[in-house]
Formats: sequence, structure tokens, C-alpha cells
Amino acid sequence: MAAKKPRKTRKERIIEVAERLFAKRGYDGVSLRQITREAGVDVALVKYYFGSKQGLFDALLKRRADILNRERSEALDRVLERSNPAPVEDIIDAFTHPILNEIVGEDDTWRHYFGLLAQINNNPEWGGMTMSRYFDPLVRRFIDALRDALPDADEVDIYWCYHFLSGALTLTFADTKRIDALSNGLCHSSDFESVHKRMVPFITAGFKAICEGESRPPWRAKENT
Amino acid sequence: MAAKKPRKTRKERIIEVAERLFAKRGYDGVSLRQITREAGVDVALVKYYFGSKQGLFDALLKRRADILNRERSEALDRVLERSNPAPVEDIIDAFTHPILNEIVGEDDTWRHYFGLLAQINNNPEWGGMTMSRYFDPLVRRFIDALRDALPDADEVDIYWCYHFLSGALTLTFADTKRIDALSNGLCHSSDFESVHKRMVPFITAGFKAICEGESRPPWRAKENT
DNA sequence: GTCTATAGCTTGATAGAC
DNA sequence: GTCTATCAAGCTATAGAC
Repeated sequence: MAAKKPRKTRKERIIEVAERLFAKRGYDGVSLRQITREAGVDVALVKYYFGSKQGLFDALLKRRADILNRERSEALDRVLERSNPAPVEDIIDAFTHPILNEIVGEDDTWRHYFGLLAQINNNPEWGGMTMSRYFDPLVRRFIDALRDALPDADEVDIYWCYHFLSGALTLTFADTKRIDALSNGLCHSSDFESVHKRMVPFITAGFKAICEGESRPPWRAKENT
Repeated sequence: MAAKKPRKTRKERIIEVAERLFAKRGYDGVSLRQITREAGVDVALVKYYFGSKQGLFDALLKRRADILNRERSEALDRVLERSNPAPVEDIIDAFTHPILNEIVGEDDTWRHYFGLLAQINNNPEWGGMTMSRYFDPLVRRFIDALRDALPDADEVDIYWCYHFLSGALTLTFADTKRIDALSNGLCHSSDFESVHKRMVPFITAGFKAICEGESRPPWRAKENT
């Protein structure tokens, strides 16, 4: 059918195979030899291009983090241009929609990256630090926008709500097929559009329930009397 | 100080050290030699008691799954005895509260187990299957209760909302310290009580927004006209 | 039940030829 | 840039002594 794509460089091949394998089996579940064998290159090239296994891992994380951070930041810009403070729903959408766009786009390698992020986000040893390093500067922009959108919110509440968003989002893109089994085939974990259109109002409702002034949550009742 | 606890059996020591190390570094990040060295026993005992590394892993997963499933099931029984259909909030609480109880109880080894579950839940290769095996029979009981509590809900919506709950819950118990950095020390990922009291109303509001008849979500508008 | 000893393999890294 | 060759270390699993 389509003409053969131009052959990628060895460096690119290494990084793409590594991304796919790390996403599937985790950092410790993959060896450099498996990566280089599938990429059709020699093991020694990993040292040449990336210094070490860890260096390869960091390079591949940073590569798409830079792209994603820019896309999310621009999405937030557009929302804030339209209205500032912006509706909570629009802010959440600006955070999640760029992921959806990439994952359903032509380049199906993005889903490997998000699967990897899901594992990192839930890694107790170095996951928190790693996520913070690559994404917290951007997340702070979203937190600021949410603070403006929810002026009566307690700062702590906003952080926890973001945490719930982060958990729901990364599990979604982990694409574990669990929901397929649980729902007897009614839902598919790879049906990212179905889940996204539910996730945004779900999370928005959660934020409003916890952070909006009108309905003070139960645990704050005592403080306010 | 307190008197020395009675010495545990070697089998118990293996399983407890394995649980802690697997939780910290994942299945592939830990070797049998590290486990048995820390437990002060010989490697060969793993084969004797559990057959293999995988057998040890399965045994340690099942051990606490049985306990947790019983506690959650009893919590749901109590809620349904009080009122059936039960309030959504009470059903969510019955699902999450037993975890909180264990994690803040005296036996601080439970938090290792939940940290491990967080990683499994987000593992794309075998995580979905593993979670389903140990927990789906119980989860179906909760789904049933939620269906009764939300009679206008589309079945698919309930599954997806459960999925969001699952993601938020497991990230919480992954305890990655990311929220500590993001919030500049305002929140602590190990402050499970703070997060739990926010998580239940957050998730409840999400369920209601997506599944309750009064406010049909936007994507169903077209189907209903 | 517990240990010694070891088979058989794989790992990440790297020195050095080309 | 790329490859060959190799190192030292680690791995799971297991046979067999006690």
C-alpha cells in the first residue's frame, strides 16, 4: 500500500523501541540487549548515544514531555484568552485534551509513552520525583488557573483534587484492559474518546464539590462555626 | 521500650520482606537474593515454600486480597442493611474505608501492599488481569449496589466511573510524595486520612454528575432528542 | 526444613579495532 | 559511528547433603 517510510536513524530506532518496551514491562523488566536486538543495532550504541540505560530512559522521557508541556500550555492559553477566570471544565479539558489528541492521532507511538507515564506516576520509589521534574512547572500553571476559577477554595483542596485527576488520568492511559473484563466487554480500556468525554465532567464535578464555596464540604463545617 | 516480638517463621519473614521490596521496586526490580538476604534466610527456601519467584509474588498478593475482600464485603453488607438502595456516598465509603482502616492501623506493613497494588493496577502487561483475578468478584458487588443507587444510569457510565475511582484510589495509596513537592509541603501523600475525607465526596460528585438522571451529561443530549 | 554448591544464563558496561 | 569481544557481577532454579 503506502510507500515505505524513510529509514530512521539508529538513535531514533533505539529510542522508539525502548519507549515501547519500557511501557510494556517497566524499566527493570527490559534489558538493553532486548531493546537493541529489536531495534536491530548493537548494544554498545546505547552507551555511545545515551551514556547508560538510565540515560536512555531519561532522554526518552524528556523528549515527549517537552512536546506535551508545550501543547498543554498552549491549550490553557487559549482557554484563558476566551475567559479569565475560565470555567473549571475548560481548564480540565485543556489539561487532558492534548493527551487525547496525541493518543488518537496518526502517531500511535504516543500511547506507549502514556502507558509508561502511568507506571511512573504510581512508582513509589522514584515516580513522584520524576513526574515532578518533568511536569510540575506546567501543572502549577493549571493549579493557578483553577485557583482563580474557584476563589473560595482552600489551597489544599485544589492540590488533592488535582491528585485525583492525575490518578484517574494515568490509569486511563495505562490501558490495562481491566475494564474490559470487569464490564464483560461493554467497555474497552483503549476507547480513549469514550473515557475522555466522561472524565472531564466527572473530574469537574469533583472539583466543584470539594472546592466551591456554596456547598462547604462536611469536614470544614466545624472550622466554620 | 517494648519487649521483643516473638520471632516469625522463615516463611513469614520471606513474605513480609518480599512484600516490602516488591512494593518499593516492583517485581523485576527485586531479586530473590535481595529478599532472602534481608529476611536472613537461604535463597533455596523460596523454592521450598513458594515454588518460584512468581509463586512467592502470587502468594503474597492473595494473602491480603482475601482479607481485604472480606472486610470490604462486610462494609458493603452493613451499608445495604441500613438502606437499600444505599446512598452513593456510603457505597463509595464502604469501598475505600477498609483500606484506610488497614493503612492507618497498627500493622504498618499494609501500606506496602497497597503501594504494590498501585503499581499492578497501572501495569499494562499483566496488571489488568491480575487486578481482575483478585478483586473483580468483589467489585461486581459494588457495581451492583451502585446500579441500584443510580437507577437512571447507563451501565457503561458506571463502569467508567468506577475506573476513575480506581485510578484516584490507587494513586493515593502509591504514596509517591509527588503531591508534597507540587504543593510545596502543604500536602503530604502519606496523610491518608486527609485524602480519604476528600476522595469520598469527590468521587461521589463525579458519579452523580455522570450517572444521575436529573442532569443528563452533554454527550447524551443528542441521543435523547 | 534448611543449607551448600553450582549449573546455566543474562545483565550493564566498556575497551579497543575499524 | 559502529562493531567485536569480553568482564565481572548478578540472576533463577535446583540437585543433593544434612
